[in-house]
Amino acid sequence: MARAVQKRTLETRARLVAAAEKVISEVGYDGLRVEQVVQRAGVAKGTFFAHFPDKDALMDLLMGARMDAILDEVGHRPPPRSTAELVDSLMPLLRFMTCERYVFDVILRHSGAAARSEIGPIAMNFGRQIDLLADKLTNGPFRSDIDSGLLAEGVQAFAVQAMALVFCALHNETDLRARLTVYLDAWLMPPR
Amino acid sequence: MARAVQKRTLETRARLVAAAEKVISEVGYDGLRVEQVVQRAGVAKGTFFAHFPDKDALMDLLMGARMDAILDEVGHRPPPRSTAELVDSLMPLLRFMTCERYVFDVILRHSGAAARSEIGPIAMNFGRQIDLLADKLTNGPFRSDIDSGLLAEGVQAFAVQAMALVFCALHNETDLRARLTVYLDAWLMPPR
DNA sequence: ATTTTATATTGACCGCGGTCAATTATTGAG
DNA sequence: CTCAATAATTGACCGCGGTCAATATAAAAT
Repeated sequence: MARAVQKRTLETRARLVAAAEKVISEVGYDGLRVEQVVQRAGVAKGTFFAHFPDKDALMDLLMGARMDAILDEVGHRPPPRSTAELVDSLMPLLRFMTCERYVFDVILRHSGAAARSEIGPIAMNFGRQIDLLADKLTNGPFRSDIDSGLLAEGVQAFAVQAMALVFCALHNETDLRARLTVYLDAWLMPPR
Repeated sequence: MARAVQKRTLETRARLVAAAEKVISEVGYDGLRVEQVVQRAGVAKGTFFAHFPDKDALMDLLMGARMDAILDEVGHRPPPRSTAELVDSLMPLLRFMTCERYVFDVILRHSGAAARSEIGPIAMNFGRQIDLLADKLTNGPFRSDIDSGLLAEGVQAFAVQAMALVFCALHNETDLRARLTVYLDAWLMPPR
């Protein structure tokens, strides 16, 4: 029979996560080195990989947590009454997802809307986004010929498309907002 | 004044590309190792990086070439008269883009590349896709309230969304086709 | 032909993610 | 408490992408 998790294990893991967050606050996600994390946490390199299958898994955890926090806050707002309001409510999330090129890459890779069989924190968050969006989009001023789940998936697809353009040198956040608005107007409010 | 490119340079580059294609045909894109490519090409490792900024650049080149070839063939067909036909004509491209998870990752990473000056083959191909799609979608049986360029961008966004789901363990190609059809019906033919 | 300059190639070396056999700590059973 | 079983930790080591000062080769200048 399986033994209980040792207290030590939880402490080590917590120290690793704390150290990682500290490192990220100093050098960004892209600048994080596992070597430096374990040094700060006061453990050996192997210990890191006993707690996380790979570096990506740590990133998944940390980014997923950030995204969940943002979603929690956004979730409380009243349903949007226009695509502009919808885009506004999405912006905090999109801003984080595009804060670094590396962040966007990792998120895409783990979105499950992008490419993983096992469901991690980021994939879970993408699922939450769909649920939340679907909820907010029902009974709004938007098209009602298709179900709100499909509507939500479309919003996500267009959001990804719009974010990808942020990393084309010439675009900035204003473009992101404007472009997404154009997409969502066409997607959510076709002429009836 | 700039000197002409040496014949030797072109030969070396050609040998590297040929070797890479051979390796890929044996072990797939994901299995390619630079070490093995240079060994086959009969050059030193450093030579590879004198010809390509990094491994990704080689992948960009090879995958972009494949995608261009596929697009060339698909481009000749008559314009689709339904979303089903449109999806059919997209399938060869989507099939290649999802042939390996690694391939899809690389393509996503390069699809909206960095600076205009350093736009690569894959990014170019994504541009071609938009142009070709926009062309085929004009004067078709699809919605005409928005311009065909926007229409095409939406198709691309939904195609990416649909492809991403291929890598969630439970989905297969049938799902890709079916899912994309649902998306594009909603996008291209909203009830008027 | 010889020197000078630009370009191509080389391979030892580095950084960093990830592995694993050996070691140490924890726990439950007698 | 002792001891065997299990779990956690360690750090030397590996694979592989990428760098760079040294070297070799080609092309232009004399």
